[in-house]
Amino acid sequence: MSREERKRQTRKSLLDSALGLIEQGQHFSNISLREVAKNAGVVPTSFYRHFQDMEELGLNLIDEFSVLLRRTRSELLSSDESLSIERLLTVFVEIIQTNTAIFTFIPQCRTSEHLEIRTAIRREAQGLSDELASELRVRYPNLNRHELGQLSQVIVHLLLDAIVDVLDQLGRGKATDTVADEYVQKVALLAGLLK
Amino acid sequence: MSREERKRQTRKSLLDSALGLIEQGQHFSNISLREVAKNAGVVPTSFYRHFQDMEELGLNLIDEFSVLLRRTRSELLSSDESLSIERLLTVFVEIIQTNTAIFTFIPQCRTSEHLEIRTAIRREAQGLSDELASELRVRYPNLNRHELGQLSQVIVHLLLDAIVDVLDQLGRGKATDTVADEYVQKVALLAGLLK
DNA sequence: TGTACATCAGTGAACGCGCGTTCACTGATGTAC
DNA sequence: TGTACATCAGTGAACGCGCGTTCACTGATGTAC
Repeated sequence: MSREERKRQTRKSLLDSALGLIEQGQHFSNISLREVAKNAGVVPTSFYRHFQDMEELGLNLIDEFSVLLRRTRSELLSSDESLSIERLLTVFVEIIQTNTAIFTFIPQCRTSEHLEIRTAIRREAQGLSDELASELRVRYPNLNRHELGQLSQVIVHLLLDAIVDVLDQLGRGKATDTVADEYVQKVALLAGLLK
Repeated sequence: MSREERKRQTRKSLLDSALGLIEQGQHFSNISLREVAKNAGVVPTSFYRHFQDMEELGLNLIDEFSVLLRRTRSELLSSDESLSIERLLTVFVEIIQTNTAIFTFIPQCRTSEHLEIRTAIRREAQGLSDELASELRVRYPNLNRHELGQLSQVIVHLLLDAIVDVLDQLGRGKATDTVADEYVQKVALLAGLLK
């Protein structure tokens, strides 16, 4: 195996190790570099060959999240099935369930003590919001650009918020279907209130 | 001064010390007991006369928040001014601005690694939501109990979310008025979309 | 293809530091008589 | 009111531990000729 490839593997181990610790219930902000290295099966000093510190590792986790989002999005769009709200929310809950670690991490980022991490997650959310705004343009032709922006910001924030909720409910043993159904109801309620 | 009174003072110093550290940008989850004690002007071992550990101190901060909410609420209700959305949001932003530390802490609780803290903040939010639901009953008489519950949950989550946003914008130097105005616009937009 | 050298991911020892927690203590406040 | 004792908030020394970071190193992979 090439040196480069080995390095990529170790790097992946470190990222996965951090996610594993998060999944075990640790908050990202007090996961130590030493724990991550140990859990990844390398010596602490090896960590520095890949990341300057835990903040940089965190930024890379956000990148992984970004990739996951993009992949899911294109899978959804290329699928033959129609994109009903029900299907969208069911997929959303499923994705959260099969990626608990990263979805536990992301909401933590919003209150991270690292400015760069807060900024990165904010940028990610803004990007999503912008995409959403252009898709909402069709549905709400009477709203101007500014209003569309605000509306989609609210929706993205609700989604971010829903993550914490979904994880909590799944953690308490609720079935995926039940949780998804509950969200479908909420959206239907809001949609019913919207003109 | 009585022994009891002195004890209450030290206890207050410890709580304020933790809030001070949060205000300086530290995440609650890695503020150490020793730092809190030092910052409060007592020796680390004194901490144990008041709290079993940092988790218990955190739960007491949530209590303080709860009191603040109740006080604000009754002040608003006893005031002569009418309760327009504009006034409500302006007061909301002002309260956040004059209590930055506790309002930085509260959103952190939602992703705390301490189950009890997560539960406490969830209970707090649910309480707010219930109050809101009964007030919304008048405005939306056609919604049933369940739907009112879901609607108010969404609103409370949006408020929690707004805290992070408001603090961020105030932190970037925006004026209180500007931030409040922006929220007034958002609410007006949503209200306009609601039938 | 074979050899000599360069690169560099991962190692292991060592450091000083702040951590949570224990313990026996001190001395001011509180209580009983 | 005065005295003798109890209470207990705060002290200070001590502990073992995991932390981030440094440093010189090793040895497999990569490169030049």
